[in-house]
Amino acid sequence: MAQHQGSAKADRVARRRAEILRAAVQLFQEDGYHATTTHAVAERAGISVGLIYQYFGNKEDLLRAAIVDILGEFRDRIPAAMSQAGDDPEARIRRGFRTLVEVIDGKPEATVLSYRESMTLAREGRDELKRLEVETAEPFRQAIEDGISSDDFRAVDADLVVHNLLLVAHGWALKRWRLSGWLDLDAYVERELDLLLRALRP
Amino acid sequence: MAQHQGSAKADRVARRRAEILRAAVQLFQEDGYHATTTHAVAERAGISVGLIYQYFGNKEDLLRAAIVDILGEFRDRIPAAMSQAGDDPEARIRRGFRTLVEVIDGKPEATVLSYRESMTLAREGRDELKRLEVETAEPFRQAIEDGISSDDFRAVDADLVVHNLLLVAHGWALKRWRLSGWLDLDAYVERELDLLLRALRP
Amino acid sequence: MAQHQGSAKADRVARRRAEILRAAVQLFQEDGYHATTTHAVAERAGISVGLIYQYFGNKEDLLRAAIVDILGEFRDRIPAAMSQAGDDPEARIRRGFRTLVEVIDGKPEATVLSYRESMTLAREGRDELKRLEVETAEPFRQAIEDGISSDDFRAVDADLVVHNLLLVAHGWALKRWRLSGWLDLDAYVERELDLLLRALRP
Amino acid sequence: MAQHQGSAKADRVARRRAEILRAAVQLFQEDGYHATTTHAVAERAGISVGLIYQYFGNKEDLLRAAIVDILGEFRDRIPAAMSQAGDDPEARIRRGFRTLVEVIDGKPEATVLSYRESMTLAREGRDELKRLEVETAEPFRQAIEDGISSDDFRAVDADLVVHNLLLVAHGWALKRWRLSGWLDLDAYVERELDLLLRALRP
DNA sequence: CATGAATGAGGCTTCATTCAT
DNA sequence: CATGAATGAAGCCTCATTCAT
Repeated sequence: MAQHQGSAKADRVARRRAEILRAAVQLFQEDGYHATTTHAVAERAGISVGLIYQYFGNKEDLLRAAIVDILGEFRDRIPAAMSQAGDDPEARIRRGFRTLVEVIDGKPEATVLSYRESMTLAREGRDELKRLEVETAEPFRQAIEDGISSDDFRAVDADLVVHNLLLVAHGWALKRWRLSGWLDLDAYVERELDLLLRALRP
Repeated sequence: MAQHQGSAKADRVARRRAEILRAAVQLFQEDGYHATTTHAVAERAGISVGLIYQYFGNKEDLLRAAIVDILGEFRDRIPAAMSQAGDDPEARIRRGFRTLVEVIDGKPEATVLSYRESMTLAREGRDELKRLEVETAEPFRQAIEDGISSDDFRAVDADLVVHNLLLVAHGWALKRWRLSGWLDLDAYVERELDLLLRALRP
Repeated sequence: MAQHQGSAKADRVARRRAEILRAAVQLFQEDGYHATTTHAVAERAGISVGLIYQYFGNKEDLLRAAIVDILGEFRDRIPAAMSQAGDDPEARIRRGFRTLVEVIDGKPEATVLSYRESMTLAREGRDELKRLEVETAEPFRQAIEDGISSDDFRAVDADLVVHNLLLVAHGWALKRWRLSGWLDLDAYVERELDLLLRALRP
Repeated sequence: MAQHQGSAKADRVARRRAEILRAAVQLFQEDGYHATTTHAVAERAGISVGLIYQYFGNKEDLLRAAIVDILGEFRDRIPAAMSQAGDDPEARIRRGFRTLVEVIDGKPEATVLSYRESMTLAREGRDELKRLEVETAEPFRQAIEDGISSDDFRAVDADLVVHNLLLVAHGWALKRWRLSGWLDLDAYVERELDLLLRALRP
């Protein structure tokens, strides 16, 4: 029973945290981090200001949590998706890129946030972001290196291609207001992959 | 003589404005727009706070001016550089892209600023930015369309390629802290152009 | 049996109250009244915040109780000690002063508290303190008056001497950090009594 | 002229600081440090809140300044007064004690403050207070040592006598509400000196 | 009895902006 | 033109207190 209580409580705590975080991410995206007041977050989440501070240390903590949230999802989903795609480097890249854009499409606000406000964080927070970013990039780098080894790809600069690949994926969130006028997610993914892979093939 | 006075005065005014703007851009980049105080800008520029308000309406005006400044440079230099490159679509793109990255490299702070803080601006300011961005993109789009017409390029989505091209150019500023570890500007430009043009060729 | 239950219950209540009060006095002394949070008191006492409010009306009540606690001990122990010392005014003063310093030494925090924070209390609370202070002073005043009547002492201002006597006793708590470097309680009591009584003798 | 401007400006700055400090000391004394709001200080000083922070780092700084102010006056006036009193140890002590009580009488609030709130200060501030207190005590200690050497006084513990002397002087501020009912400053000083010196004489 | 999540008033502090000199 | 002292609105955060469980 103590166990039940414990997990019930842990659940409630997790749910509250998520509620607050959701409200914060929404407002950060709508108005920007600095223009968002803690009172606004509380109101959006349907709670009182004070409660925010029982789940997050301070406002910056909320920002860090918001950004870490999406980067964490990258780190968790990208490698999983890519390894499910088998051994073929091209297939792995296709699968990984699509997943990346899909995750970004699910939380475009948070993606933009991580571009816009990461400098707002103190060093400690920024270091955490860099680490997560590198972890996300790694499986892509690996697939490209594999493709080069197997002569599926030209001898390109793998790091640079990964840099482009991430840039283009983030571009879906950064410029969605313009792109979505004439492309949907599927078209964006396919056309970008077409361009990308053409540049890699021998 | 009135003219001389007038232009001397106009010069002084322009110089002062530029000094203030330079200080502001530096600090906006170092600490972010919101963390930068008007007092800090004044101090960096070696003037008093009050004087800022004789050259700029308010703090947001300073931000807009900072961003417009670099976007204006894009608009002025890109078309000029591209038209100097002759008629060949590939040569025009090469020349335009290189110029773009060079301008960005000259004021990386301002570029990052325009990504980070453009949402901070009120609608009026944001509209101005969009206009400038479109103007910058146009010559690239034209070169690609020309290349497609002349069968130098495949029938790609020109808007998408321009989107990528700008994204990658901005990437030089956004991720310079990482890229500069292994690439200099020349190498970045050449390798990116190599990837880009390969994807365009039939 | 109802009685047994009642007193057992009363005991438990009294013990809890004392536990909370002890935690509060410790923290009030360590950090000051205002810097001490009710949560900290609860934690130190090993209970929940809510429980504090079942034993004390509010935080100020806790402060009043803490101060009253020590002043009450003065009022209880000083007269008792002095009357045990017989009729000789000097002996009574010696005995009373020593007891006073001993009680203070036992709860120096609370003594300092009553100096530092008594003004924090509302009028009602402060009046209670004044009453207790006067009650503590009275037996000393009486002994001095008796000494003057019996020509053991000069015709000094009894109230002033009591004022000094209390001041010096409190000084043991107020400046203990300095005094304890070179004096122990016994030496302090003896030397102070020596000075005090010399000033009283004809 | 630059000099005139400079000193005029320095004067204005000093005057403002003093005005704010005066308002703060008044309110700290009336309501206690913690119950005094920065807005109340501003209102009492007839200025805006923001201005406080151009003259003092923060609220605690204001408290420290208030306490240092009076302790600084002790340090400046006591030695001066005592050295003017000539060589006789008793005369020096008389003169010093009287000056001490007079200074205290001039700013009783600040004296009480230094007792009540010194613990509120961070270590740095407290260390400064201790230093000032020791400097104030020193001339008294010297006079007593001299008196002992010249056989004017018994071989008492000089540090202890200084401790008492300061305690009794502070007592004028701490218990003024009671003492002033029957004694004026002159009477207090004379009677206390009578008691004190009697205890010292052989 | 006991808990501790939740509340929300209120405090300290910052900083863009103004204006008298 | 230029200064910088002064303003005051507004934000972040704390913490005493309550109440449903």
